[in-house]
Amino acid sequence: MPTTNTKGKSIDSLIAPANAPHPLASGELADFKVGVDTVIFSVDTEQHRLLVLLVLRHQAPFSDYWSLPGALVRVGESLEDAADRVLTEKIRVNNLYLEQLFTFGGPNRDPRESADAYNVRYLSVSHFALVRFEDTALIADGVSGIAWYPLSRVPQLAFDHNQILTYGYQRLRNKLQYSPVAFDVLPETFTLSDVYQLYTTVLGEGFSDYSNFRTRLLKLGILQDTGVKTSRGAGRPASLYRFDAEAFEPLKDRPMVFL
Amino acid sequence: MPTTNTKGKSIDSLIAPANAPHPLASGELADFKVGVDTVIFSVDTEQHRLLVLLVLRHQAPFSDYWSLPGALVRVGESLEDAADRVLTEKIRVNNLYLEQLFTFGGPNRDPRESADAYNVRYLSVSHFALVRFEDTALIADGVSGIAWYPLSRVPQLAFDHNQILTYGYQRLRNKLQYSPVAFDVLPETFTLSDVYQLYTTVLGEGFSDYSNFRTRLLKLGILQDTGVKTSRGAGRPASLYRFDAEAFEPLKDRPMVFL
DNA sequence: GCAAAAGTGTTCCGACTACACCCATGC
DNA sequence: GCATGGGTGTAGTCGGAACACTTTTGC
Repeated sequence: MPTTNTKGKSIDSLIAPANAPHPLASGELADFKVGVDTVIFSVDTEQHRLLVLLVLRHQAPFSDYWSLPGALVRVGESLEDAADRVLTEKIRVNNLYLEQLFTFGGPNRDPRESADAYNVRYLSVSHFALVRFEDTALIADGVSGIAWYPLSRVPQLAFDHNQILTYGYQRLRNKLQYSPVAFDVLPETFTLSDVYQLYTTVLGEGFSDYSNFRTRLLKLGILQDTGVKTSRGAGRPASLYRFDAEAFEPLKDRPMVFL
Repeated sequence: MPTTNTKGKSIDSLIAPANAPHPLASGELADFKVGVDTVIFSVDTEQHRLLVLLVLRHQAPFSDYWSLPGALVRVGESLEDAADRVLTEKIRVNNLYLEQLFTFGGPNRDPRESADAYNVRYLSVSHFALVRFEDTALIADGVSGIAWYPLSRVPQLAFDHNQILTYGYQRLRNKLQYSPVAFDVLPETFTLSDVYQLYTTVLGEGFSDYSNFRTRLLKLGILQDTGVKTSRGAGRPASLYRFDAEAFEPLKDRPMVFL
């Protein structure tokens, strides 16, 4: 979906694309409203589930459908501001990772386009976010439904939001493997198996052996052992570690693999 | 630039962001025109140079500055159609790879926003493309300047186009290492050193030994030896290979490294 | 003691590096 | 012949996979 390979496409097909321009108004510029839809993930390591935040729509179109949290960009507001606003309107959260995903902008992706006379188009700059589950309070305004859905039980969503969600999930998996986003969403100090739990719930069991994961993670040298031990029920107490941002700095932009 | 890490950002700073909304009209939706700006790369393996396509602007703003080829999205036109249009308006090309890059949409990134009274914002959905150099004819309409610039000699560009270009270059390097885009831009049959030349001009000398590159590339099993030999001047004739799309199919989405 | 969880070590094997070397052509 | 570029082979080394084993706790 994000890529287009037009190898061998002839010039003719490029000049007269399959979905031809609107006959009446070809050449005229389209007017847009710009929406920011955000795929907000969190990981419930207790229950070993990956969750997505969904909101229930109350207006047409797609009334009574669940959808990704979103908002339309206001005057003077940057895309990033709008994405932040979506987050803070729905949840209270201190620790998060946020990134732009993809921009969906085909005509007729939003039924409102044909409904009103002004021929305004709706474009969605989708984002994806990872937030700390334990540290997140949903803002229940009583009226609008809002809920964490396990990824496996997400229903049919409004607009093209299922597509966006699928893409966001892919991106989450990639990010987790190639960059230390996990530590943006873990507590200040954490055990190595906390990290492992997070990875397995997102990437699935068997992406790596625990002890090998351990070894590789420590070899990166981006974790500091605080020396403090924590005991959670039975079993040997675990060391608490801290993410060392300075040690990570030189590794930035460099390809790294946790898997 | 594409990512935002807001770890530790307090709720307050999220509610009242640094660049506060427009005082007069907070809460009102912004109206957008949507542009598609494309970073078009090609590789001149003869001269061992990576080239970017630039066009000279003739209207304000940024008159007489070079800029990335772009266009504003028309009524009924999808983002992808618009990107195709940008390509076909500037060059004639049969073989290319095209992908969406990033959407830049902060207020005041385009001087026109303040110039007109309607408070229309300009948003840029940037794309990047890789095209076959030998197979590409620039469309010189006599009036507008259009030229291939070696990446190292790109001047100060209009708008935030230098930023977009930088990001596009990064993406090109990544794509080359993790996916077979190179074959979208190579002739139907090619020698292994054709591939190597392409890689070294983009990634730089010394990203890999030639013979190791060879071995790894062949081990992937996605190239068919046609058996045909080609002789280019002195030296032993080289085998011509063909990209095997079917053999690649199962490797799709799987992480692969050419480097 | 035993189960549970954390942490260490070891063996095997494939992959990548850095070369040296052979092959086929033009001149 | 010899220069030029194409193509093959190999020895050393690094790192990951799999799994056995040890340590420290709760009960």
